[in-house]
Amino acid sequence: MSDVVDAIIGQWTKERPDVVEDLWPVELFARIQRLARVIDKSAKAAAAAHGVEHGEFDVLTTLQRSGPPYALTAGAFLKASMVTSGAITNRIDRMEAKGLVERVREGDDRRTVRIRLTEHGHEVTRAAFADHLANYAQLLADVDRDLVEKTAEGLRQVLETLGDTPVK
Amino acid sequence: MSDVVDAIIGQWTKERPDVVEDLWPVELFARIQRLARVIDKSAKAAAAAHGVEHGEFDVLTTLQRSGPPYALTAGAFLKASMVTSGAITNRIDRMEAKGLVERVREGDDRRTVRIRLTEHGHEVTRAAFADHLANYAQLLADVDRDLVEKTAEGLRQVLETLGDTPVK
DNA sequence: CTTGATAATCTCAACGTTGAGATAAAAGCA
DNA sequence: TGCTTTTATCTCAACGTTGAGATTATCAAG
Repeated sequence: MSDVVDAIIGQWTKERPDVVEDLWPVELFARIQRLARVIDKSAKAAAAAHGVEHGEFDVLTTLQRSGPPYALTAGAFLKASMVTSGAITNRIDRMEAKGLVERVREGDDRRTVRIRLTEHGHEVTRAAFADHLANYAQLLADVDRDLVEKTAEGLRQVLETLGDTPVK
Repeated sequence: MSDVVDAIIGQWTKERPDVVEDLWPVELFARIQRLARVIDKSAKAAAAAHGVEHGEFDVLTTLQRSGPPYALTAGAFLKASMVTSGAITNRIDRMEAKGLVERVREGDDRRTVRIRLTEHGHEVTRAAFADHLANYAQLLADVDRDLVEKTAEGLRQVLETLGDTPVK
């Protein structure tokens, strides 16, 4: 059996035999990117069914899994989300308009803004997250469970080596 | 050792113990998405050094590895690139303005447009691709080579099972 | 031939992100 | 207290993609 990436590497091997030795990272990275696209599209559709954008869903779940009081600063999202500050501001703006979250300025530091999940936001998150997990499960329905675990473990080691560690 | 995804799953386990059983796909997918972001950013920077966007670089390499006569139809890019038709048109527009490719209307079907790599496009592609591979190699410099191969193999099986096969 | 359906590409407004800069508050230091 | 630096968030124009629809060409019947 072979996949799209095998085909791509086969083409390079024919057209550019001089770079074949340097193609091994492509075996990993191209597949990661390809799978990311597939997952993204699917997750986007699952979130859209609940009226939220992909990035907004990310904010919702980050808030919910953070536990009580379900409020984080804008800066916390910046570190967690891998997007720029402008994107966070826009997301919060939209989500506030939808009544999913609310900005709360309280505490000693008046520069910080806490983003708090509303009751409505909680409900939407619960429903959307359930669909999200169901969607994930369906994507992997025909994949051997042991293979998933072993591959995930391999990716974790790559992430660690690349320095993608939590809460720096 | 633990990575960002371990931390995320740990949070879910505490806050939503009722969904722990359904979290296993996250172990794989979250890492794929996280790595995809890292790779994307790095690849984007490498391409930008040669004055081309990420998507444009994709068109360039697709053309070069297709071999002589280094020309493909717009439709071929659609199937290969996982983006929409509008994106392809825009990419070609920009690349034509830069002198990287040229639109050629020839052959029996006058609806089709062949996108052909120019001499300048060839040069840029060679240089950018060399940097791209060097960048990839550096990202994986501290990762065990055997781990890369095994993980890539796991991802291939997932892709195959998901039906991402070449040239349908 | 003509009609209808299919196929290939392009158009364009809406959308979310980027990234540099602005604003404002807090902290460090003299 | 004043002054500078740092930190947190927001602003906004530019950018690339999306996705539905328009355009033009080919194919299949009748």
